[in-house]
Amino acid sequence: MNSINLTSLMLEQTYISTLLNKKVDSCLSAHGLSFTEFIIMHKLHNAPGDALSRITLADSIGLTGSGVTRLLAPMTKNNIVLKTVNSRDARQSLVGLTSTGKELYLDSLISFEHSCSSIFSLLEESEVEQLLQLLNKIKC
Amino acid sequence: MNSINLTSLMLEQTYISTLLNKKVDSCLSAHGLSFTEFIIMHKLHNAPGDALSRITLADSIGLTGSGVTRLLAPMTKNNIVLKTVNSRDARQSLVGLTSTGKELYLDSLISFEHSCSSIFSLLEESEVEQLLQLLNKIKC
DNA sequence: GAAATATACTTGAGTAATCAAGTATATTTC
DNA sequence: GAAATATACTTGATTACTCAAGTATATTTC
Repeated sequence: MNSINLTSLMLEQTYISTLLNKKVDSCLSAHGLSFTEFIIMHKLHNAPGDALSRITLADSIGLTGSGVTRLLAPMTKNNIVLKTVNSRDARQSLVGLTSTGKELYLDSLISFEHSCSSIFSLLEESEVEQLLQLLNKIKC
Repeated sequence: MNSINLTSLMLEQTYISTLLNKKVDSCLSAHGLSFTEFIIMHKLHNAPGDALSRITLADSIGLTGSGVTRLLAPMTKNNIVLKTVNSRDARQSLVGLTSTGKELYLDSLISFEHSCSSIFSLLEESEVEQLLQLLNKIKC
């Protein structure tokens, strides 16, 4: 397989990702949120049982446990997220959205979706599907 | 257009990118390089005239000028990169690879290409092309 | 040609993450 | 059931950036 193409693909992917991150970050800052905070809220909102352990959360967003701890600290203080103890395992603390958090998430989701629409506006519906499928073939 | 798909696409893209960055970073750390340093070397190696200004470099890799200044400081100290003054504009300082830098780049490129091969090993050549084209349709 | 503006870069302060080491609880093993 | 190991989380130190403000040089405008 052609190495030059693979190198280009990797560099292009990285470059695009850097720019997208900045774009989305600036869109969400209107709600006082970072992109990572938004992703956390998204995962919690869509979690079965409306709560996740820190480790599960960390893995599902590609962060370390310590990163999650630090992210959740201010979110807890701002009453966006709620920590509850797992009665079966005192080591685990489960995290869920508060009602304030849920509201904030739904608000910011609207901005986020607008931003996505603009970012992907040149892609047909079928191309979006295609892109998703190709991305899923990447071995991370 | 289906908002849920676009949201998924954005989140998936971000997630993959996070993991890829870590993977490539750990591959390059064997050469004492960060991914960003590697990208800088790559851009300098492929630059017409073998040199770029800091701003051009910054733009081409999606970083701020200040980020580039900080990255280049240790690379200059380690004799990987060389700063030369632009005789037409004393504000600009051009940067280029030293011969040590060139050697280091070519060495690390081999590891990088191996890593890319493994990461994209499930993709056919035609799919690599397709993915590149789709990525280029994203509005950053 | 002096004053205003623009460009290229650097620097101090802050942020978002990492890793390694630490604490607390659970589980396994003998 | 005590000792060893594993798991979930936190914390101090570090890294790789960002932004805003500063410096030095160039260009424009009158």
